Amino acid sequence: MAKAVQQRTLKTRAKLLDAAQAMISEGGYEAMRVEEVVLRAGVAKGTFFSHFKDKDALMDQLIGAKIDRHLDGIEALDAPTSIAEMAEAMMPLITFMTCERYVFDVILRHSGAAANADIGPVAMTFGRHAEVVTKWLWEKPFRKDISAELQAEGVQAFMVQAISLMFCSLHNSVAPRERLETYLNAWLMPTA
Amino acid sequence: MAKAVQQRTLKTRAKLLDAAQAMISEGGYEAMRVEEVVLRAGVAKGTFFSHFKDKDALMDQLIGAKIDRHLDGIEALDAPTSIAEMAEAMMPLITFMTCERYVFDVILRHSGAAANADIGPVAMTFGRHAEVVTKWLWEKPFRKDISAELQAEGVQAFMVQAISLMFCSLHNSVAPRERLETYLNAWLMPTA
DNA sequence: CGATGAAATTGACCGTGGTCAATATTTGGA
DNA sequence: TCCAAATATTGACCACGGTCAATTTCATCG
Repeated sequence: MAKAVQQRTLKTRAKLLDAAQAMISEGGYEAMRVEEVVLRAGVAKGTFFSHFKDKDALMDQLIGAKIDRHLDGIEALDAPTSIAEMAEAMMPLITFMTCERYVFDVILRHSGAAANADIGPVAMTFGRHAEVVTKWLWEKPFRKDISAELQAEGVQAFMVQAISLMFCSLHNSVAPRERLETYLNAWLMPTA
Repeated sequence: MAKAVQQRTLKTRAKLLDAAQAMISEGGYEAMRVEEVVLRAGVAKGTFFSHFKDKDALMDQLIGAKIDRHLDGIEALDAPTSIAEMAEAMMPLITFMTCERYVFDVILRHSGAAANADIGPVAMTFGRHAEVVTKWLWEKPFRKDISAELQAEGVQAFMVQAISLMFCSLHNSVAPRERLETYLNAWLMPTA
């Protein structure tokens, strides 16, 4: 039962996603306008909101999908054997996350899951990213005194911090990659 | 020269701030509406935007001031001698930051300084917070292998992470204080 | 096929943040 | 005291996300 989803629905959703993607390709994520999307998709405004809870939900989906593709690439890599390698491995993801201030804001807003209860695509990618790093650290542990999971959580915290500071005019003289390496050295290879 | 600021200006700004503060007291930060604020202040809408760049800028100011007051209290404390004490010392700040999801969003959005260049009140408080923690760690260092500044940056990163996860439905079973202690133990007292 | 209920779509409408040319007020100098 | 330049205020207007009752389309069954 519940043969709910009609063909029409899939087609409409695809049109909306295509239109949104096209707008983003042209002017970036921040420039995406719901009004323009429905215009291009040739549907009414209300239709948009019967497919996506709000504009943010669409962003969540599009950005989440993009992150997932980057994680595919990262997951295919061998476990890094040095801090520098680990930072290097994460750079494609960081580059995307920093492509627009707006994108990073959306990611932050959804990383801890959307306001109420349900986990969205971006939140899922944070879970997945943690898993990938955990696996690395399980194969090739840097520290033995704490679990791989905890180490991975820290890696994530420092990644976010490195990106945040890059957007901060007080601290943007240091590149995120350099800063990340500093953090990871201190976090994963403490000498005292 | 530049005897710019008129008496009138100060009065108007005070009226706007008072009205905003009153609304927040009644319904929380999220419920604040610019239209209602100008109504209560008895000025035109345009006046609001000649005093504050946008709604966010007012929030930045109000929330920044609140954080500053919490930092006053924290700064007056003696340097903590244990991780538990340090987490305890930071709790008033964390409690405020988590009072509303919206508040935390505003803080995150401004922690890395507003979009373009200039540092706002909230960003200043992040600088100040780092200084306070740095001073603690200078007086009573936990680690010797990295600078107090770097340790402080990590403390900040983990504070943000602990709060973010609290808002995440995947991870909100652990209280932020507990999580923060776990992080700080691993960060400030590594045993390998 | 025609009827019936469920699901998708529509578009006029609203809330609210933000703009700007016109107007009013203040200030400092002659 | 009066005038011109600087500064502050006004409110009609716009942009854009989001809502919802009415309407259209679809799937199923007798």
